[in-house]
Formats: sequence, C-alpha cells, structure tokens
Amino acid sequence: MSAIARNAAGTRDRVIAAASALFAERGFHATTVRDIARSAGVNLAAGHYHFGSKETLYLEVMRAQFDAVMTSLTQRGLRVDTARASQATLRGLLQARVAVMLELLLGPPPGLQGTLMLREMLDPSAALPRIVEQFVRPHKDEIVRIVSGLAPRLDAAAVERCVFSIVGQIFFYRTQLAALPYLSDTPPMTKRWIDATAAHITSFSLGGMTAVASAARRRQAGRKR
Amino acid sequence: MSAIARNAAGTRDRVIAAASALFAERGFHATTVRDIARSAGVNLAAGHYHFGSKETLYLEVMRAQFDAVMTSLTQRGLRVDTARASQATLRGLLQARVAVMLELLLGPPPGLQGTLMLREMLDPSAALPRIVEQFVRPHKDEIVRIVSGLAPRLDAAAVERCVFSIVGQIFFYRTQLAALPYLSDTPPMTKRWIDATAAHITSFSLGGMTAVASAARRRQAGRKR
DNA sequence: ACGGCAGTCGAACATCTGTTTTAAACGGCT
DNA sequence: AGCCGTTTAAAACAGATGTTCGACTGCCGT
Repeated sequence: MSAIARNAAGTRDRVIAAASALFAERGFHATTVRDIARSAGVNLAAGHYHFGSKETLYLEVMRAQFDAVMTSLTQRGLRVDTARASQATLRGLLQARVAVMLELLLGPPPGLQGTLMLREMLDPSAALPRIVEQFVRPHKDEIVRIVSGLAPRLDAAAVERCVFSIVGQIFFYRTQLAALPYLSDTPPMTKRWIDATAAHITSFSLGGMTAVASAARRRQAGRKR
Repeated sequence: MSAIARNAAGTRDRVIAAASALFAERGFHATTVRDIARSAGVNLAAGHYHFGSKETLYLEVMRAQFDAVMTSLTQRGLRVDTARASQATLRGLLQARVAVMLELLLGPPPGLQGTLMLREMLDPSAALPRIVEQFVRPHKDEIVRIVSGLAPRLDAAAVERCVFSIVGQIFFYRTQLAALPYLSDTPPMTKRWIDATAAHITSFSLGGMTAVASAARRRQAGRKR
C-alpha cells in the first residue's frame, strides 16, 4: 500500500473517469480500451490490472457513476415527507423534482448519467437492475407519492400511468436531444430554460392528473347508474 | 436484369432484412458483416457487392426501413384535414395518432423502427436528418395541428411544449422498455393495452393543455392589470 | 540493507473485423 | 452459343481489439 496511496488510487480513478466519458459518448462497443488508456493518460495494461476486463470496467463505471449521483441527490436533501403536505407544497415538490431530473439528464456535465442510463435501456447489461433499483426506482416512488397526494382518488394503476406520463415528458428532452436541433430552435439548456420547462411540465401534468381523475370519477358514476 | 429478378432482389432484400434486425437488436458496432451474411443466408461477399461497405449498408437499411414506415402510414390515410374539425373530432384524431405512434414504437414486429430511431438519437449518423425529416417531422407537425386546433389561444412556443409533452409520454414506453419489468408488472403490449394507454395519454394531455392554456390566460390578464 | 509486493510499463499474442481478391458457377438475354 | 450481371466459395489482407506476459520501479516492513 505504498505506490497505491498516490498512484494506484489516482490511476484507477482516472481510468474510471475517462471510461465514463467515453462509454457515455460512444457506447461500449465503439470504445476501445486503448482509447480509455490514452484518454486517462495511463498504460494500456493498467485497466486490466485494476478491473480485469473491459466488461468489468464497464460495470464498475456504472456502479461508481450511479453511486455518485445518488449520494449527491441525498445530500441535496430531496427526500421529503410528502405524507401530509398541502396541495401547493406538493406542486412545489413536483416542480422541484422535475427540475432535478431535467438537470440530471441534461447536465452539465452534459448528461453523463442520463446518457449511460439510456444506453443501458437500449443494450441492457448486468448493470441495469442495479441502476433501476438505485436510481430509477427512488425517483419513481417519490413521484408516486407526490401524485398520490395530489390526486388521492386515483387507484394505483392510474397513479402509475400518471407518473409515467410525467417522467415521459422529462425524458423526452434527453431522448430526442439529437433530433431537437432539426425540429425546433430550442435554446441552450441553461438553468433558466430548465426551470421554465419544469414549470411547463408541472402545469401540464397537474392539468392532466385532474383530467384523468375526473374521467375516472365520471366512469365510476356511469357504472353506478 | 435476369438473375436480378429472383436472385438479386432476393439476396439484396434478405441482406437488408437481416441487417435491419441485427442493427436494431445489437446496434451498429456490435453487429458484424459476417453475422449479417450468416443470418441472411448469403455469402459474405454479397453484402459488399451490393452495398460496398458496412456503413453504406447501414444507411441503406435506415432508408429502406423508414421509407417503408412512411408509405404504410400514408396508406392508412392518417393525413386528415384538421383545419375545421370539432373538438370531439380533434380528440379522436389525437387518440388515433397516439395509438399509431405507440404501435409503431412497440411493434409488432417488436418496434424495429423505434429501436433503430432510438439508436440514431444516441449515436447520430448521416441518416438522422433524413429520419427526422421523413419520420419525426410529419408526426410532430400533425400533432402541432391537432394541438393548435384544441387550444387555439396558445402561442407557437406553448403549442410546441405541449406537443413535446404528448410525444414524450408516448416515447416513454419505448425508452424505458427494458426497465419496465423492474418497475411495475406491466401487461404485454397487446392491442388492448395500446388502446388503453392511448386513451390515458389523450385524456392526460387534454387536461394538460387546458391547464397550460388557462395558466397562460391568467398570466396575460395579470400583465394587463 | 534487502526481500517482497503492488503498481506500471512496453511489447507481444491470438483473435476478430471490414474489406478485397480470385476463381468458379448459375441463369436469363440477345 | 456467348455475354453479363449476380452469387458463391475460399482465402487472404491489414488493421484493430481485448488480453496476457515479463521486466522494471519504487516503497514498505523487518
């Protein structure tokens, strides 16, 4: 544990950092271990010494990346008690959560985790279950709680559909990122833009939830007749 | 043009078909020309004879795939005059359009075009502009027309945000396809499920649009004071 | 002072990949 | 028949890629 102290830790971390960026930018198969080594400024064999194989390195990158995200999120204290909050408070919570997810997906840094997650969705690996449990599930559960508070009459299935509708709106801007320049002259993703978009999504979603709730009520009333 | 009639067209098409499936399933880099040849049941050199290179083949696959989609869509006669339609009609148009896009993205066949498009979004190639113009743009314009009809008071920017909110809800089920089994016990994507989901998205979106519209009206009134 | 050891390095290995080449066959067309 | 576009077969090529090997380095404990 001598050369480790200054070198090994540094080397290992530099490999992880370089691999994260390259895997996100080009994907697993288009990224070569030589690219990673060159980008990290380390020897080609260093990667295999620390991780054993390219695939293990990839999984380790995922673990490191999403562990980092979750700790940074809990640090920001976004876990709030939604049990007994007013409607206005819940709306604020929703908007804040939407803004956080937009930031997370679109960066800066330019949506590293968002890109990695999207790649996992398209080419699932052994890392996907972990990512879903550690990263997606908490967000989903939180929004489920908020939606349940905002529309108490909805049953679980309807709540889930509403949550998917909300999350879908958020993911859109990351999924279609490459196509957006061709579709509209969207401004750069500044903090201002993120806040405005979060406000729109919140407003849109609140309207959507009340519409779905009243439709369900109407359906119920119709059945009783 | 003799051996073409039965062989060339057959061979060429078989290569395209096999390449489409493999590119969608594994992506460009993870697919080898030998895999394609074996899957198509043709000789290795056949691909290069017809397409010259793997990249050209890929672009040709994209062209063929999205040309096919668009012709099949126009055959279904989904271009309707939305200029002077009643609100109820517009709602029906929206729901039909949402259902079509869900089918397109989720298959069967299991979302081949949806997967290819998603891969293009993540790793754009020379095919992306064409895909956007031929495939994404028409859908967007159609929904813009429907939304404009449903909420005439909204300005262009607000309409676009609403369209993104609608399309985002649709894409969600394709983007998060791999994660859905971990998140909820979603039923298989039968026609029934697609119709129900389209109904939900339509209902949710109508509510969202009226909410956004009334918020805009409120903002306007506030400014005038 | 010295052996051990984790870490690093340069080189090499075996395999895979896209592409090209060569030769031979097949089938319709004039 | 002879030609020509198409297809097959087999091989080879150059370059890239993941992985491994052996030697070297610097530091620690004894």
